This record gives sequence, C-alpha cells and structure tokens, in this order.
Amino acid sequence: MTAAANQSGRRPTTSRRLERAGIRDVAAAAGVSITTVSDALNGKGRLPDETRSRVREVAERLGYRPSAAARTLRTGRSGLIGLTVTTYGEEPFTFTEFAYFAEMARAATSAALGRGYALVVLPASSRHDVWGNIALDGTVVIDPPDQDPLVSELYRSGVPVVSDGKPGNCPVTAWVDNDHEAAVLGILDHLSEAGARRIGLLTGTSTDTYTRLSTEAYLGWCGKVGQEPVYEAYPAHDPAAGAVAADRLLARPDRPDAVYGLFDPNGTDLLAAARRYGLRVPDDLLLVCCSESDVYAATEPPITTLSLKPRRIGTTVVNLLIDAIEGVDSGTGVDIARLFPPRFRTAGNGPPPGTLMPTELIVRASSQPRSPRTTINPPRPPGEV
Amino acid sequence: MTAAANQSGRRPTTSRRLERAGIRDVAAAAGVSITTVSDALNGKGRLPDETRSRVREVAERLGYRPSAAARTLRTGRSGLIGLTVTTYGEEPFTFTEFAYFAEMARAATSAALGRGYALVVLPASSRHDVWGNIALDGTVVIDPPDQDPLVSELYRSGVPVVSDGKPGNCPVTAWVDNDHEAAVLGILDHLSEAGARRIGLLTGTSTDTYTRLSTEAYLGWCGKVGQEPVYEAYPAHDPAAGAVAADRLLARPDRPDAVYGLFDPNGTDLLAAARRYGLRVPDDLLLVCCSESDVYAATEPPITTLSLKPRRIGTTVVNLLIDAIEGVDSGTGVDIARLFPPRFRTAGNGPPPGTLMPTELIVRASSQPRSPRTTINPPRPPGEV
DNA sequence: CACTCTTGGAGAAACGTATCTCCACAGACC
DNA sequence: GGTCTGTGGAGATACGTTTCTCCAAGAGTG
Repeated sequence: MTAAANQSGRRPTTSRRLERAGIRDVAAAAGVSITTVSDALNGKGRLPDETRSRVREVAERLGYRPSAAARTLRTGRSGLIGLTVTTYGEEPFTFTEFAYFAEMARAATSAALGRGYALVVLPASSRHDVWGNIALDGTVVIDPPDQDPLVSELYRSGVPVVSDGKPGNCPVTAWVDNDHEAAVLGILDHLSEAGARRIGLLTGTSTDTYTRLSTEAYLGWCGKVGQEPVYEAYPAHDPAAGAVAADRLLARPDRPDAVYGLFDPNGTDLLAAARRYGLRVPDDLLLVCCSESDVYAATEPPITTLSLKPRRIGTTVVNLLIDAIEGVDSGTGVDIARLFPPRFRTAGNGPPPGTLMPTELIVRASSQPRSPRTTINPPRPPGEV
Repeated sequence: MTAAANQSGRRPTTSRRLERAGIRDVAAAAGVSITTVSDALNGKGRLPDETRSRVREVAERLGYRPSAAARTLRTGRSGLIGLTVTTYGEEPFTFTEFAYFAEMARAATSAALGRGYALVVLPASSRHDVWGNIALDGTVVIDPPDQDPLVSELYRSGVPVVSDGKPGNCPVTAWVDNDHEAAVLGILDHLSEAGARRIGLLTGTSTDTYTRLSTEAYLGWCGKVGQEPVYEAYPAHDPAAGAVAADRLLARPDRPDAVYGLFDPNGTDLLAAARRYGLRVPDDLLLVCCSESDVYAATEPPITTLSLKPRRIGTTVVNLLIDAIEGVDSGTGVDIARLFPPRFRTAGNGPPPGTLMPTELIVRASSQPRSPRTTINPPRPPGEV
C-alpha cells in the first residue's frame, strides 16, 4: 500500500461509488501523493513531464473536477466579481432597464471572463441576504449615490470596489466615468451651430452623478450664453413619466426650439410629443438624446444620439478592479499583492484615482442645420441602415 | 483560559490585527465555543435567548462576517446559479443583445435573489477556464442546441440544469418554453383576418428550437391553407443582416402583403424597407414582429408585436431550478433532498418534465384590418404612449 | 570518501465553517 | 438514594484544496 493510498484510506466503506472523485482519489489511482496531483494539475512544483501527464490522464479518466469551494477557501480567491447598480429609484431591479446598463454589463462580463473572472449580479439593497453568502474578490458599483452605505460596508469588509460614475463620498478603490460636462457642452454647442435659439433639457429627478453633472453643465451653459433655462425633470426609472415630461416640455409657453434628453427613451418620447404638436424635426425642433440604442438610426427622422460608450466603460471598470484584486499596478507591473493583501490597499489617503472617458456624438438628421426643404420621407439608398 | 480560547489559541502571534475576525474570535470574545457561536448565529441548536443575543452582539461588535467559501465547502451549497446562452452564433457574448434576453435575465435574477440565490453569467463555450472555478448549485441554460456538450458536462458533474427552450437531446432536469407553434398559428390567423392574402416570414438560419419550431409552424400552415411559402432566412446574430433580409423579402416578385418577423429588430427593419419601396403600413403591408421592446408602441405606425413574456419565463425557470436544487417537489412539498442528493435526481428515465407557457399578441396599428383611410399621422390623445 | 546540489515527491498544516457526538449538570420521579 | 430526562454547550471531525517544509536518493565535485 502506498503512502498516498494510506492518506486517502479513511473514507467510509459505504456507498463510495456515489461520491464525486476528489483529489485524494486521483492520488490513490495514480499512485502518487496529493501534493503531486495538485502540482501536476496546476502546473506547479518540479515534476517530470511523464508524471505530470500521467496524473492528468488519471484525473481525466476519473472525471475529476477540483472543488471550487475548497480552492476558494484555501487561496482566498473566488474568481467572482459583484456587479450592482444602485440608483434609478427603489425598484428591486432596474438593471438592464436601459440599453446602457445592458451594454455595459455585457462588456464587463466579457472583460471579466477574459481574465478568468465571472460576474455576479447583485442588488444594491437587501443587506446580508445574499451579499454575505458570496465570496467576492471585488465589486463593480454602477452610479453609487453619495455616502453609499453599501460601498462603505464593502470597504469595511475589505472588498475592493471600482465604481462606474464618479463617487460622491465613498471609499472606492478607483472609479471611471464619462466626461459628462464636456459631453453636454458639446451637444449644446452643436445645437447652437445648427441654429437653435432656445435649447431645452429633459432631465431626471434623481441625485446620481450623471443627472447632476449633466444638469449643472446645462445650467452653467445657460448662464454663460444668457439663455433662460428651459427644462423638465422626471423620475427616470418610470418609463411612462418620460412621455409626460416630454409633452410638458413642448407644451410650455417658452417652448424650446431644440431639446436634449438625458435618457434613452427620450428620443421616441420627444418625437411622439413633437408629432402631437405638429412640430417638424428638425425644421421646427432640433433633437438630441443620450442613447445606446440603434433604433434611432431608423426612426423618422433618424435622431442624433450621444453615446456614453458603455462597452469601453465596462471593460475599463473591470480591468481596473482586477488589477486591484491581483495587485498589479498597470503602470509599473509591480506585484503588490505579495506585499499587502488587496483589502488594505484602498486605505490610501487622498481621493481615489479616477479616469474620465470621452463620449461620442452620433450626428443624424434630427440635428441637421435647418434647411427650407421638408424632411418627410427623404430618399435614402437601401443599403443605409 | 476557557476551552474556547484554547481552541483558538493556535493563531500565530504576528499581525493578528490585520486578520478578519473569524468564528473562533467571536467564540473567544464571547467566552463560548465555536459550536455555540455557529448555532447562535444560524438559529440552530438549543440555546437560551440570552446566550444567543449575547453571541450575536459580540459578533456584530467584531464585525464578524462568516466566510462564504468555508460555508460552501462545508454545506455543499454555494447559493450560486449559472446563467448561460448558447445559441445565436459564435459571438463570445450575444447576451442581452436582444431585449428578450435582457428581460429574461432580469426576471431570473430577481427571482433568484428572492429565494436567496445569485446569478452568475457564464459563456457557453470556454470549457474549464471559468466554469470549473465556480461552485454552482445549478444552471439555467437558454436555448441549448441539440446534444449540447455543455449540458452533458454539467449533467455528468451532477449540476441540475433547467433550460429555457425545449431541449433537443440533452439531459436537463426540466425545461420551460413558449408554445411557439400556437403563437405562430395565432399570428397567421390574425393576419389573415386582417385581410392578408400572402403572408411572408422573416426567419433565422440558426438551428435553435425557437427558430425551428416557428418556421415549421409557418410551413405547416402554408401547406394547410395552400399558400406558397414566402420567406427569407438570415443569421439572426448579425444586426446588419436583418435589414438586408427585410429588403430582399420585399423585393421579391411574389412580394407578400403581410410579414411576420421572428426577431426583435425586424420591426424597424421591415418598416424601413417598406418605406424604401413606398409601401404603406398597414394599407399595403401588414406587419407583426416578435419583440419585447416598447419602441414599437411609438413607431409610425405602431407595430403589432408578439411578446414571449420573458419575465414569466425567467421567473419560472429559476423557480424550477431552485426547487430541484433544494429537492422540493412543488406539487407535493416533499423534501426529496434528504433522501437523494440533487445530483442524482436528473437520472430518471423518460423525457424531462417541461412546461409550455403562452405568449401574448399586442395588436397595434400595423396589423389593423385594411380600411380606405390613410394612417399617416393619425390623431392620438397625448396620454397614449 | 565526504560534501553539496538537484530532482522528485511525501507529509502535514492550514483555510473557516457546520454538525455529529457526547458530557455535565440539575431537577423530577419512584 | 438512584435513575431518568431535558438543557446547555464543549470537542472533534470533515469538507477538499493549496502550499510550506522537509526528506531521500542520485549526481556531481573536491
């Protein structure tokens, strides 16, 4: 009897065929020790290729699958990253409500998988019900509100957090955001150049960074160019409220001749409202909205959209987080993890490092400079989508 | 020195303040044993309320969080459910590409969270890179192809699998699907009643159940009513291909006077194609497409859509899976898990149990019975969205 | 020959929890 | 007084890995 067989000999005699093969069974079958099996399968240790391949072959034959739980317990790494969205109302799950989140989540998932991690979608609320039961290596938080208790809790637990959206007052490890101010100013300039005299804004009532920064940029611009602000705010998480707000905006006595809508559905909302009031786009009303959906390429007329490039954001956020988890400083390539466990590296003083990413304005017919001819049913070649 | 302190006394002397509090620390601080702490926090064992609350208070004070990895290792339950989509091309992640998946995933996530589970989004390919590293209690598979190797592998690993979409030849624990045949027949009848003489189909080239069953239902209907089939198939995962296929369909010499599009973007595709050929909807062309998006409520004209009710599907799939994991038979309430570990309950003979769920046709202007008056800019009250 | 390296690999200690087993003790009962 | 019963809780083990430590044996070296 080999030492390995001895080491695994304590299994109870009954119903062994029901058990899944463990590393001990592989060791026994291959006539080597547990250490050797582990090293062989993980490419570690000093083993001749012959032993390595033999162990691998035995493991394959037994259908051995290492226990993720045991590995996580031992190594302290689960390969799991939490993804949570905190704003946009009290709904349990507004997630993927808008194309932005869907795209961002998709890119984040891909990026994580590419580096050997998987994403777990979690709610921002409901404290220990689920959060406490999952071993997370880190968390991506979308749009954390000021003083987000969830982020604080995670920080206390030692879980690295990277946020999409500049954090108000949260101890995040790092953050990524669009340059919302530059984006709004760019759109307002674009509309002005297209002939707009009075630009309105369709905005939200929530206090997340996106809404706040965008609105502030608009108000600042109004102050600078001397235009009276014309805007309507509504709860962005309520899809029906957007149509009503769009209607209100166009029903005002000081009706704007151009509108920027901050949220994805605002394009169709505003277009429908314009039709109701007999306004032609872009002749009577210039339109831009923030959206990732390509339905606006096929509307009548096509609508100019601002893309926040969610794919780029999602990828960046995840890569930053995994860098923090693994302790690699992307700049230097130094492996910090060997010196300090990751959970203590968020404790730096000073603001967390952030990255501003540019947006992209996709100009379509709805914001073309005014011309005398009508835009109803313009002839377009069949190839254009 | 208490026995509890003795039991935890083997911690190395250095840098203890850096360690997170474990159950041993709580036991030592409360002057009780590990057993007592575990029982107190989990509501088990026979303990007086006084001890229970004291232990809880100490745990709270130390900021104790149980290790999910250790718990998973010990109990064999991770509270994690995999979610994967396998069809629609070779793309690494077509997930949330269409509103159906996004909605379904959202509902599934909510349902899982409601029962204390979290969802992990995983790719259908890339064998052991990620799948092997995660302890899953079960998996939801969307639209598995025939003989899906992934499902077979999961079955062999003992992981319960519930699929969205009737499985071709896979050992799933259970499945849920829409009644696609009934849905298509319903639409074709609806279009006929609206005055259609020749109904066309925009379908896909992939071999998943949805595409196959829908197309077969269409062909069967054509055979029964004696209409020559008029359809175009394209790779559904390619967004640009849909517009081209729609164009092809309307360019045919035997151009249909009504079209049903199987995929979400087909509505805008077909509408744009109709405009290019000067066809009025619904006067010259009746239109229905399968979509979960509400943009079709605001198009010009609004388009009739078939909803697959993804929320209901997602909820049902997850609940079935969790029932299987926890060994509760929804019908009887018997706890099977105590008799057989869940991984052996998929081995029954006969086909796996399946559930067919109804769809819903949301009728809008694009499939209204033909009338002499034009439908361009019909007057609508502002409240309607 | 005595010694150091190098190679190949075994042993055992964690990781942190849940839970099974069992014991001490106090009161009840005959 | 002795047995029984219920209460409260301690001890120890197992979950399945990874990894640190260390040993044996052969190869080279003076």
